[in-house]
Amino acid sequence: MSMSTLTYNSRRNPELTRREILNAALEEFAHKGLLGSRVDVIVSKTNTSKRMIYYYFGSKASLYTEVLKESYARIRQREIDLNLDDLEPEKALRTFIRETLEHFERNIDAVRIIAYENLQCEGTTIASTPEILNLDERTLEILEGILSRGHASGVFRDDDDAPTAVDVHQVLSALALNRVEHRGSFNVLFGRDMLGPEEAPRNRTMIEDAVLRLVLKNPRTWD
Amino acid sequence: MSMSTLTYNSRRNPELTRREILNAALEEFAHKGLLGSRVDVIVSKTNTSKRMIYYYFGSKASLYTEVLKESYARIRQREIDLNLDDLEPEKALRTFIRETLEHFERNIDAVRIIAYENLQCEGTTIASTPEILNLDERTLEILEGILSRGHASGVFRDDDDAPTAVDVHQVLSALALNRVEHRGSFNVLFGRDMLGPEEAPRNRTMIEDAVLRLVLKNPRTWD
Amino acid sequence: MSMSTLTYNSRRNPELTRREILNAALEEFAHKGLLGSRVDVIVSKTNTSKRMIYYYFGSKASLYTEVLKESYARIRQREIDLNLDDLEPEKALRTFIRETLEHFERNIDAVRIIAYENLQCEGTTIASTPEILNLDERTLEILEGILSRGHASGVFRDDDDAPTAVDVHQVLSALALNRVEHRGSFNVLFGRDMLGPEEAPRNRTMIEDAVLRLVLKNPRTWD
Amino acid sequence: MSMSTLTYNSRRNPELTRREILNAALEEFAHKGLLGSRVDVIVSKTNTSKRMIYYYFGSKASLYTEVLKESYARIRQREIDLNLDDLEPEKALRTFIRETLEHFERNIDAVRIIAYENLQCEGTTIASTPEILNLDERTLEILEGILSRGHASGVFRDDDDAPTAVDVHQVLSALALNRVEHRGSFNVLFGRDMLGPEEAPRNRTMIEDAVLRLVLKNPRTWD
DNA sequence: CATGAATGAGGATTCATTCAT
DNA sequence: AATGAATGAATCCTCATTCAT
Repeated sequence: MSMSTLTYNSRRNPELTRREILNAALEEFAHKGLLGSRVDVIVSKTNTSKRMIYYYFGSKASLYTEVLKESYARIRQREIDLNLDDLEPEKALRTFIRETLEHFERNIDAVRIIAYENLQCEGTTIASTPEILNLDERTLEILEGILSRGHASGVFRDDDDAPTAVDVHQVLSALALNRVEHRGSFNVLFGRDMLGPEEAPRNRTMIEDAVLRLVLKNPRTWD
Repeated sequence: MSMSTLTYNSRRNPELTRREILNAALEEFAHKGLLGSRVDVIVSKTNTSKRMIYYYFGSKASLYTEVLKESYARIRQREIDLNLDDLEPEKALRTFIRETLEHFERNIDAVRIIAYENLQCEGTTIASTPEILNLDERTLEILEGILSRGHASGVFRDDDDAPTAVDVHQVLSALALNRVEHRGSFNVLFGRDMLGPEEAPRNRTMIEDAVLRLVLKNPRTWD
Repeated sequence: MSMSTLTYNSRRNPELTRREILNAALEEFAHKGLLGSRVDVIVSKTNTSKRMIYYYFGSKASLYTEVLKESYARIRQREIDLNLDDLEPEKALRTFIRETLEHFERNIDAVRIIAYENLQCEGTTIASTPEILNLDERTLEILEGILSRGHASGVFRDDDDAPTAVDVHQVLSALALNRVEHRGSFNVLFGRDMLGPEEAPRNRTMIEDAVLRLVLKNPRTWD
Repeated sequence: MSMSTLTYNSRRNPELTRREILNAALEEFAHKGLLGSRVDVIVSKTNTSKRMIYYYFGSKASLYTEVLKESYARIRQREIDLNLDDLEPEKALRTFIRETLEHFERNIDAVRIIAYENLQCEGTTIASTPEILNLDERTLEILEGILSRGHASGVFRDDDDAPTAVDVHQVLSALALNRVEHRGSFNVLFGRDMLGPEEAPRNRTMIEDAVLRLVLKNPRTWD
């Protein structure tokens, strides 16, 4: 039959089938977590059959690991093209922060997966997945580069309590992740949708400010 | 027989039975979330029977709501006795921050429940539980009090971009929650256990610093 | 405490408590049958506690038997006051039929209980409840009386196939019970509510007619 | 191994598996009703597992609906091949009645299911199942055909109170259903097993007689 | 006479996964 | 490369009933 209406995926395109499953799985895992997700629900968001998940990924857990791997990679593989070295340190850090915030906003499901991984698996999947373990190194390198240039030029703090690259990463991550993770309750309790179009711009600036003032030797206050 | 070996809870102390279930449920929900938690696991942490959960709480979901209610109350009902009014604004804010961080460290399970509630239920349980809705008001009042005193004495920023009480709350919450929520992956990836005894003190100071510098008009840098 | 607000039935009136439970049980058993009924539902229709059901009746099954007993008695104890002997046979039979139909309409729950008893218990509860076993004798006596007077006066059939009292009872019972038992589907499928105020009068007449014509030697057709 | 001892249904014949479940379910639902039936009992009458019921039918309620659908269809799809048009009206009606009675005797479980549906669900399942709703039309058409031919030939009543097709259907249904529904108590109380081999023939004739005499203009009494 | 607390057996349903083709 | 059929072990929840006071 050449023009039959196909129920399932008889297109015999393995890469496409894999992709379709991964996308559906990302959505489901991002919203329910590993334990709360249902293989049947993932399948139903797909043009394939349940059997295909086991055919391509072996188990729900392996599919989860694959999704986590992709999500982590997506979250981290971004600053590469920023060319921050061309900018003066403060401007570079501002760009980095802003790019991070916007990147997280664009990849909410990836952020949620990572949050779930921490809560539900306490990071064990990350720990046992080599592909993930070195993804953050690049991020730290970038931050370290900016910070050392800032120290050299005298604009960034160099006192004993001055924040390290890991400190800045912790603070920025916390602020960027939190907007996604606690969006719901913050909206319900304070009427502030941190990612909504009206509030996001000011919110980004506020966070940019917070991180910068932590790092800057003499934070200016325009008034 | 007066000293028989009792299976289950024959103590006929409803309040104690309820309490025991709630504690076990907090632990389970905090680690697995509503969807990932198993009623049987909760029971096994208890000296009661599964039937008692339904006798006292009606359903897994209602038990969850009850636990969430208690957790939220515990998280918020803390600053009341701080008597911050007696301190100068900067000192008051420092105390508030430090107390928040330590309070969250002491109530990790409550923090996790709230994180789960956001991820898995997107805050809907909070939204539909009136007892929770006004718990944050007190927190905001305290912050507003400190900020306005700081404005009056001229130590806190009053420029156009100066952070509001909600801003400070967002930043502090993000930093305090994140240490609990992403403890696992941060430890795995950067070798920093943000809550561990060696690193926690410096970590608290760094966060205290970050929030203060956001608010202070002229953050000093001791060097 | 002399004027406390009482939740449960502290009125200490055993007969009233029993009555209340029996009424609630009749309603529940009549709609769900023995197997489908829930003790909790019965209690909730009551001002007593679940414990009282066991206090007064011992078990769900015993309560059911009690309700069945009362229902059967109510269904059968009606024609006693009809004084049909004063009427000519045809009139007497018409009166008896009409009274039966209306009595069943007034005691729908009792009819339903008996229908359930047949379907679910296949009459075994009836068989093992001596109080019920002789309730129908009086009914048959009445019918036999009417029939023999009709034979004597020559208006009722006396051919070989002429219906016996049990035959008439079977036909009348079938028609009277059916209106209650299959009211729902008949209404859905034919738009006829056999017990509704618009259709019931004509329906009763039709049934009266059917039974009479079975018995009468020369059924008149008015035209 | 080709002749292994198989637990459960490894025959991989979905239609057969479905059929087996439906038959077992008919038996259980017919005797206990929807509420009183147990999925485990249905399974135990089967060579499949409980899981298969949910695989094929989704829920106990859906299985019930399916069984009800089949039962209703079986009860109604019978008179089609009677070829009653070739018979004179009285003979046609007698044939129809007799066939109905015998058909119900052959399908006791289907009759019981319908009785239960009325008592327990008050016809709501029927009302919400389109496949059932028009099944009775054919029956009414047949009855209407017989009646109008009887009117034309002058043998059937045409007075103002003459029974309509729906009336005849109500009376016949009541009498045919009642023999199944109240078989138990009638046997216990009057020693008459309406469906038993000794009494059924005379009982059928009596009912045939009752319906005919309702319709006939001049019911003969042979004596 | 009355009752809140407690219980184990059973009830429907869902889950991730494997089988046979 | 792909699939419909089948499965056992959970999983949440309900039921009639008894205990201890």
